Amino acid sequence: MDLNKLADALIPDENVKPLDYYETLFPERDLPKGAQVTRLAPSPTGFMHLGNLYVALANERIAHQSGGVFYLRIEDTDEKRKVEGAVEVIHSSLKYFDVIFDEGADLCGNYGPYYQRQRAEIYHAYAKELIKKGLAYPCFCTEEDLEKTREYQTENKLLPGYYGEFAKCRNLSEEEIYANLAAGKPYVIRLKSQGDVEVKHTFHDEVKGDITVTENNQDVVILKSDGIPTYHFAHAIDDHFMRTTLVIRGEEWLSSLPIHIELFKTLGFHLPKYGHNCSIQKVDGETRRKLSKRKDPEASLTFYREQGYHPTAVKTYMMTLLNSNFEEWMLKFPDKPLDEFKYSIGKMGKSGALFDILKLNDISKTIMATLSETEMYDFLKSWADDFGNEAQKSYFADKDYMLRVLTLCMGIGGKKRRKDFVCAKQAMEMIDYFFDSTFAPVYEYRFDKETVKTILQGFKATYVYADDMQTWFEKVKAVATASGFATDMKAYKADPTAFPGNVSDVAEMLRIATTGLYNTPDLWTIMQILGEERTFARLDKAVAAL
RNA sequence: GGCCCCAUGGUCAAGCGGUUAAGACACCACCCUUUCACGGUGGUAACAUGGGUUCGAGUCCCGUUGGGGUCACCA
Repeated sequence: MDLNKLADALIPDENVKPLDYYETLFPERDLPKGAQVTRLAPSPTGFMHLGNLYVALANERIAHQSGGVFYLRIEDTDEKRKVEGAVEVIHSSLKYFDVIFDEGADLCGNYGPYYQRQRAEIYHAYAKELIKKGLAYPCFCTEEDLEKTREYQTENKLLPGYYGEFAKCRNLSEEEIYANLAAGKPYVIRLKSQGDVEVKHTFHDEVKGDITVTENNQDVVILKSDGIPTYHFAHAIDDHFMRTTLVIRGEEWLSSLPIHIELFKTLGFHLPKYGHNCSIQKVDGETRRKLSKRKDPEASLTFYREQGYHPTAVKTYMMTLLNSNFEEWMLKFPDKPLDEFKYSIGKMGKSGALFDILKLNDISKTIMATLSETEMYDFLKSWADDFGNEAQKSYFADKDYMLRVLTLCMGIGGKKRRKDFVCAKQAMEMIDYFFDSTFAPVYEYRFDKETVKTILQGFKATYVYADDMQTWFEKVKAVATASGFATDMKAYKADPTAFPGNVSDVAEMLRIATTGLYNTPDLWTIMQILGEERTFARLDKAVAAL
């Protein structure tokens, strides 16, 4: 059989150049010794998974820490899953988390194009080469054909797939091939696998350590019937020509590693290093599973933006899962930027971590507590601009007022910063009582109405806006005493039954009356911020509601 | 089901042949405190299981069990 002729018949791409051309076009990168070239290679589905950020962070850190390159490649070989504007989503999502690419799709770079669909010519050149060498062949099997053999294999407990005796098109005669071609039958190009599943090798995975890989014996599809490569083929070609040195990817790829190893070998390419990291999991009923795009809102990166999680918080949490010694480092050097941490691929966990939003929240609170009031103002405002309702947007009309609110709620100026704010959404809800437009209290006192009324009215009669905190509190105590409440905590603790309550209960009533809440920062300051008029109005409103 | 990966408290995890088995989150108690928080102190809680190897095993080996991943013209 004339394989050169066959190759031309099968892949009539006029743009194909001799193989040397590509090797010179994409030369070895000139980088310092030890520098790693890594990448993120998402599909443009319009959905960015937490796992995308997770793996991006690992690749980014390793590349930049080693003086290498981190680039973005778009794996758009699946027409069905492609979504308009998806690349924009990829960029904006990662930009929010400050993950920076050195080159790649929609950026500069000498190793492009970075969209796989635009690289057809290269794939075709190499597919042709394999056909010419007799290492790839056309397959005319229909979906039904494949389904049938799969059924047979399953019934007979055989390894499923297209291989060996089941690879019907492997040994098609020249006449049969050209007859099929003439009949216009659609075809794919398959690799003629030289592997043997009985043969196993030890492979060094950068995160898992030494693992066992079985040789591939599947005649995998390398070019689909539309001439577009499958992931496997594109991966081998692209990571070779983009000169990737290290591939950190999810462990769901581990099982196709044998295919990739064979492909690199068959193409004559040097295999990059691989590290397969575990996916983030979640408890679902009795068992755990991968965070699911469909079932778990927190699987989506947009979730964190909508909730207004600070990007550093999410990144920090990802880092604690990514590198086991990161948290300790962070606790030791709370003021150092993330980038100063020495990321180590060897410290990546071998087993999948459960996503723990409580832990994220804790980290979030700590990060939020490092912001200044103006930084917080800007952060909340930008969240509100994108996701807030009209009322929340209006909070920013009076900047000075908002800054006073934030200063109080963040505990700035106090001995220790407060850690009430978890994310922008929650923070905005937490401060809504400062704004009459959203102030809709549900008064729930732990004392009977008469008692509350007496106390509120008693306080109102003595409250003077200009009082300092000490004077103010003396008045609270006086009101408490008038109703028989204890002001001496020691006396109260000694015999709680001797009093209807203590001064903290009185403070609670006043707090509920002015804010509608049990938990708020210092009440005196709240009243100072609200202003005299509004404070009285709130007390009146509370009394009227009794 | 075949193949591969994994296995220390509820969660993330340190440990890499000899430790009273760290630390963080969560939880509980107490302290601080006019309130709410923050903070501080202490506490509950773990080496899946059975065999080996060894003077000695969470650590090495094998089996079992459990969990996860994967078996496409999807990535």
